[in-house]
Amino acid sequence: MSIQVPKRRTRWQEKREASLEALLRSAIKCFHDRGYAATRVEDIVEGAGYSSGAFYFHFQNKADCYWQVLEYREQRRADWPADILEGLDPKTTSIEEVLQRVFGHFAATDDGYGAWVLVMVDFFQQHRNDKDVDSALADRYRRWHAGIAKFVAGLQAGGWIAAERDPEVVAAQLFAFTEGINVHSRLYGLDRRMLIDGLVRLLRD
Amino acid sequence: MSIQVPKRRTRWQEKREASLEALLRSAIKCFHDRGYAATRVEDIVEGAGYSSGAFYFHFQNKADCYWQVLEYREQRRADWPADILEGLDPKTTSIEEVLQRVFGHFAATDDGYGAWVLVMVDFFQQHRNDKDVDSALADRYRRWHAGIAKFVAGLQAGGWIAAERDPEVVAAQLFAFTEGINVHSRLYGLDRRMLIDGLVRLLRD
Amino acid sequence: MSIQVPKRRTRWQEKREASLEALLRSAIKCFHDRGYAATRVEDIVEGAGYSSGAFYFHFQNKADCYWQVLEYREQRRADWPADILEGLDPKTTSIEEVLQRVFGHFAATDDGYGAWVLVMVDFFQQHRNDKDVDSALADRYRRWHAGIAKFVAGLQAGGWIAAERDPEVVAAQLFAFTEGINVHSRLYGLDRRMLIDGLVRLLRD
Amino acid sequence: MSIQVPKRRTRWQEKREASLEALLRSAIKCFHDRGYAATRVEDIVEGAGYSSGAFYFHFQNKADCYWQVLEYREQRRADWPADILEGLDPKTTSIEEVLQRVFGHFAATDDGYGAWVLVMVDFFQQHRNDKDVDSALADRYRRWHAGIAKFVAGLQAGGWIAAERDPEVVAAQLFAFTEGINVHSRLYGLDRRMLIDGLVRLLRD
DNA sequence: CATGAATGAGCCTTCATTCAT
DNA sequence: AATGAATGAAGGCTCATTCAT
Repeated sequence: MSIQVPKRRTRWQEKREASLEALLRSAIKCFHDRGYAATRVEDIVEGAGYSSGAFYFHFQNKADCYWQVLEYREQRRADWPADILEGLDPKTTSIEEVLQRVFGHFAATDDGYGAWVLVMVDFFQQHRNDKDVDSALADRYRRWHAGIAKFVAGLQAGGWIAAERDPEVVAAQLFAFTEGINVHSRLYGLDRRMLIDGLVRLLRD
Repeated sequence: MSIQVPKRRTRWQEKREASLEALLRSAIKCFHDRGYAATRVEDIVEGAGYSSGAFYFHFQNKADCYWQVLEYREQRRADWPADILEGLDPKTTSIEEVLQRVFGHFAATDDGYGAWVLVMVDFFQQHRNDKDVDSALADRYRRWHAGIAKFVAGLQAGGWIAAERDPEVVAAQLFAFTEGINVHSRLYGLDRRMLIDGLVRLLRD
Repeated sequence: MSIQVPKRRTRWQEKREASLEALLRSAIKCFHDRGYAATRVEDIVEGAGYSSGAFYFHFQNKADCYWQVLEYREQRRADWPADILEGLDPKTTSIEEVLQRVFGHFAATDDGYGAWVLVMVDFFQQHRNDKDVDSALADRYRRWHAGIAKFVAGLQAGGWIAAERDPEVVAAQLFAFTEGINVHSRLYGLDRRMLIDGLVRLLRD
Repeated sequence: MSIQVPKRRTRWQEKREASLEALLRSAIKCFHDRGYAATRVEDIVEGAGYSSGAFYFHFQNKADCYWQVLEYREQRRADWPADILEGLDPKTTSIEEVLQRVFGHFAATDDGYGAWVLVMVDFFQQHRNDKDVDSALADRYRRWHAGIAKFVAGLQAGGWIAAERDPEVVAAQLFAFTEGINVHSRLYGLDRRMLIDGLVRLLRD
């Protein structure tokens, strides 16, 4: 009997987590394909094979779903700055190749749902005036930015680039440039091939 | 009577143009302050002191209003690449100063409504699937990009930067970086002071 | 021309007031027939021959509609304490007859929608916790109570009853007793004929 | 084995009765605090420490729960008209004191959840049109009314009041007045101190 | 006897758009 | 050229109820 309880708990938990993940995956797809505002709760649950009630069992509301989506996406990235630079050497791997690996890693963990920045903008536009949203977004940015800064520091430590510049500033510039390219490639069909070239220029001393 | 008609026409035209401009200005302000989706037609007409009927006299619908807003904004910029570089010399004016002038010009013609890219994204997200929108947006981009490329070519001709790189590619990078900084400064409160520095790096040979 | 403007204004005003009154009347009927909570906005507009948008043109929300209904009902009662006692004399008109007149007046101004207290309770239950509602309801009560107190004072001045008791206390008792009878007659089918008798007892010295 | 079954039955019964009572108590508290309509099944089970499945084990639906609540409340009152008047004498105990005892008894058996009439109204409003509800409510009223009538008859027999009036009519008036005061005290914050005074007036010959 | 994930109908509200004037 | 009342489709969210375990 004392074993039954945890078993049952686990079953419920498994079911719950499975449906939550299905909803999160569907939400990511919908948000990516149509944007935040244009995605209806109905779209998300249909994509996951559930009914709208299930959505509100797992999420407080649409915005809460969005925050959980952000969390879920980040968990999948793990500690990418360390993972990517591990075992690499400037003598055998050019900085361009390193950057390619980074975007390859992101593409893999994102299931091909790139240019998430559009969804971020969409979400932001829907929640202007909301102080909590502002600070929560700033928090998210800090984490992302910290990852990039760690990567830049890694490049400096590894000898790819000079160690003079502040990694934090460089990281902010890399991040902004990448997102700018993403936005323009999605909105206007800009060719993304100039991305790596620009990043290298921003990294040079 | 035959004289009266043109007079009247003219008066009507004046009135018409005045109300159109009032609506456009109000629309720009609203779109900037709340985003495209969150701006109600009601907001725009209230801000201009008209009623919703006036809106649909001047615009077919909300999207049409947006396109006219884009047109109106560009007219005010005139031929900025020529205007700005005119009479300047690399010996007396650094490239940083030139770039400052550019953004100063934009700030003036935009009435302080910067970071328009957010509105562009918002509008884009609302009109996914619409083929016409996609090509129309690409057209807009081409014009903006052409202006920047002309500016880059001017910098090369003036001797600020080497003439080796393709102005079109450089322009695309400058544009993307600027918009990336804009997005991050609005969404996450990023300090915009690293903008000029990054642009200079992207311009260097 | 200067005459045209007011004319037009008046036309709009008339239309607006007509539709507002139609909605209010329909709302009163619906609230009375089904209670506040069970009345859907849809029911109200259907009863008035409009669409749901019209409802939200005239009212901020369902609760606002309710407050306007209360206001509308009161306006129709006018200054009943004065109107009813005017020209009456205890020698020719018994106190029972006076009370009958009062309820006759209410029945007429209410279009037969008596026992409104049920709707008040229903509305109250839906808005527990809302401080504004509490004080607004207390305000309403004060007005109703003041009318009854004025009536009681009139009965004292006219000589129907002794002038010793505080009209305010008597009024509160009359009011409560009447509403109690109303509740019981609606909920449990209580015979209302014991109403007048009880009121007379509460009025006696 | 044949002995085990009854044992088990009894344990189950005990458990069953315990959870039923917990749910009923929680329901009473919720209904009192928020009204019938605004109380969610979820609220009731949470207050009792169970989950929604338990609710539907004990009750067919929310309305059934309400009827069981009414039953439960009445069982606790027992034969109050007899209990209260037992051993009292008009010479030593004024009628006001007797009434105070009555309300004291009710307050004790109701755990302080007075003004139940609001919940009754709320429930009634949700079940208009339902013939069964109407007759069931009338049945309830008859029982309550019978108790009060018995009390009035007791007052007459004990010599507190004259025996001329029909106890049933007096009871209906007392009941209605009390509930009217309850409604007004809850909805509008009416001072309840005029309750006893009014009841005495309604009891006088 | 009880759990709790999931259902799905229903309701309030918003807002781009229309049209008689 | 402009008014403003009215439309109606659509979407977010709630909650009584079910059912496999």
